[in-house]
Amino acid sequence: MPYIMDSPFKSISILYRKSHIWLNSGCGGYGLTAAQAVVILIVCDFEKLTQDEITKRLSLDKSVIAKTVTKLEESGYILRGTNARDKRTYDICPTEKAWAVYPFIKEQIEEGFRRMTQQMTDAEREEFKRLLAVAAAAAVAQED
Amino acid sequence: MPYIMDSPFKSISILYRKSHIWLNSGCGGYGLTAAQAVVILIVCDFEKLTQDEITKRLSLDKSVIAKTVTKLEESGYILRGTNARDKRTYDICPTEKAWAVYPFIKEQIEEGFRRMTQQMTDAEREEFKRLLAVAAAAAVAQED
DNA sequence: AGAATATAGTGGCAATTGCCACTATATTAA
DNA sequence: TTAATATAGTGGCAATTGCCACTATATTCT
Repeated sequence: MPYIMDSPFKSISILYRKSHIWLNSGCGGYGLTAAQAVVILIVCDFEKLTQDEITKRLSLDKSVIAKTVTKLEESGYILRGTNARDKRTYDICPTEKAWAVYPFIKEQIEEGFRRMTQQMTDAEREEFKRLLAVAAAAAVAQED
Repeated sequence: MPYIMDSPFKSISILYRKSHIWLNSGCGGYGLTAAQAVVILIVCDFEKLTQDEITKRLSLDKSVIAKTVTKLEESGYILRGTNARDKRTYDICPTEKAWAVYPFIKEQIEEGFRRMTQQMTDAEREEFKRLLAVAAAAAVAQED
């Protein structure tokens, strides 16, 4: 039976779910899920940010980030410090444990992109990356 | 704050979640969720198929399709007929109620794609669609 | 034919996500 | 300054999804 990718909507769904399955199994050895890995990634990228900044950068609901951050603090990957200037916020910082897995997570994500683009030329791969970024920016800019 | 789409993984996540949010709110008036709408779409596209065929075409776990199909039967969008040649399977067919929403669902999905590609030229939009299909096919072909 | 294996579908559980209502703190307006 | 409004974060609920174990039926092998 042919797997017809007749609609971009279906293609996007498949790419999302597959890349998460790969990241989940890749990070399983560290007791991390894909969602947790992504938060570790961004916290290490910026070294210090608030939950709200993570929310905006990943374009996820703030309650989702609150739950993930709580788990990551419990498992020792991040620290929540209180922000002196604004008592409503936390400063989220990576721990040594987070820095230790950071390169591995980056590599896992790269590997997933290589998998899905293995049929493409280098030029196509770059164009794909660019168009994904353009589309995602347009999606975020929508007022829903 | 800039919304940096620095990684294709993040872009794909955002596009998946946004397109589902749009489809959910678009189909809400019919009491349908995005996941249900997608199954109605494929059932109408093929007019008659088994759950397993839906599973393979959407590249979802078979238990997910079983749950969605059960709900759609309860709400009167599809019929499950027994297959004479294979007692393990059902023949899934759309009802009139499904045909009635079919054009609307297709339009909602088109609209979502227009939203995310509104900054693109027609040529870029076509190329984006093609590269998404290539990537999704490669993802499905992986043995995980 | 009978045994081993493969396939279609179900049900339970956990993780992710979105939405909503809520609290607490900041900021703005009067 | 005080009142109105905005923002950061939490907790509950429902829907989606993936994985696993399971049953029932088909198919293949000997």
